[in-house]
Amino acid sequence: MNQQHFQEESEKKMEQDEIRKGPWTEQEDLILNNFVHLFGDRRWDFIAKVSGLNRTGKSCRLRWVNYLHPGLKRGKMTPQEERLVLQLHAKWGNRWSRIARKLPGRTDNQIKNYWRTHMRKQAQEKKKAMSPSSSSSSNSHSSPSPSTGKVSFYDTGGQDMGKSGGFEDEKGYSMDDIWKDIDMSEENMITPLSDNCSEEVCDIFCPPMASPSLWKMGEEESKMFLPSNQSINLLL
DNA sequence: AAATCTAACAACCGCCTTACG
DNA sequence: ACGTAAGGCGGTTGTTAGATT
Repeated sequence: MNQQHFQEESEKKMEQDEIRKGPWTEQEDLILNNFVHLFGDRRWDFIAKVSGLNRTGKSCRLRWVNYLHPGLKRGKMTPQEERLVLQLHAKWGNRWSRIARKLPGRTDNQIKNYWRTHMRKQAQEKKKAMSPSSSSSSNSHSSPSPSTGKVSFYDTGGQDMGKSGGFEDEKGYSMDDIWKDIDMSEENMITPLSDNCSEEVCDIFCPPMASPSLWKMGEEESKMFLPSNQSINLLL
């Protein structure tokens, strides 16, 4: 079995079938898992083709990174993780992947989702607290999206904003303001990281299993999670 | 018990970056 | 140096399960 063979086979298939979208089935997961272990987690387009999954490389990568990766933690964030997210977000803004590297086993997607729901909650509570009849703060706690007029809870603070924004609504109640408030209200609970908190300092929060840069597992370690030979054989 | 709301999670899209020929 | 393809990232939307009314 060589790569060329796989490719030829799959190209034949691809001509027949359309690219699949939507939720992954167990079967697909199994197949993807096996092909990733065969070819590594880099060549996603290739894996997408040879696996016959009729998914895009991007889709395969996302599924692997966010769901199938053996090192993933699932379930609720621990208080420590929550605190770390808050602190790192205050420092870096919406740099989810960067933040995720400091939370072993958590993906950028998980953190993003966590942030979204929890900030929404925060904002709602804040709104209530601010006054039920306040009109002066009507465009309150975040920037309305220009296109939809909806409030985006993503448009947040952080001092190191990248391409994705970092802009503040000139007149609105920016996320920086929210963060100031949150910081103030939680000051007693959280020991804030200093502004020049280095990555090394942040690593303090990371359990030993985390590598300094990534939580990604080493080859040996990941073997522990390899699917059984049986399932690989099923595919080949 | 049914309807509605909310939180959490999964997945896609579009843009940007990077590697490679 | 340039163009292109693939990978990576952030934003957004859809789905579902559990809680509440």
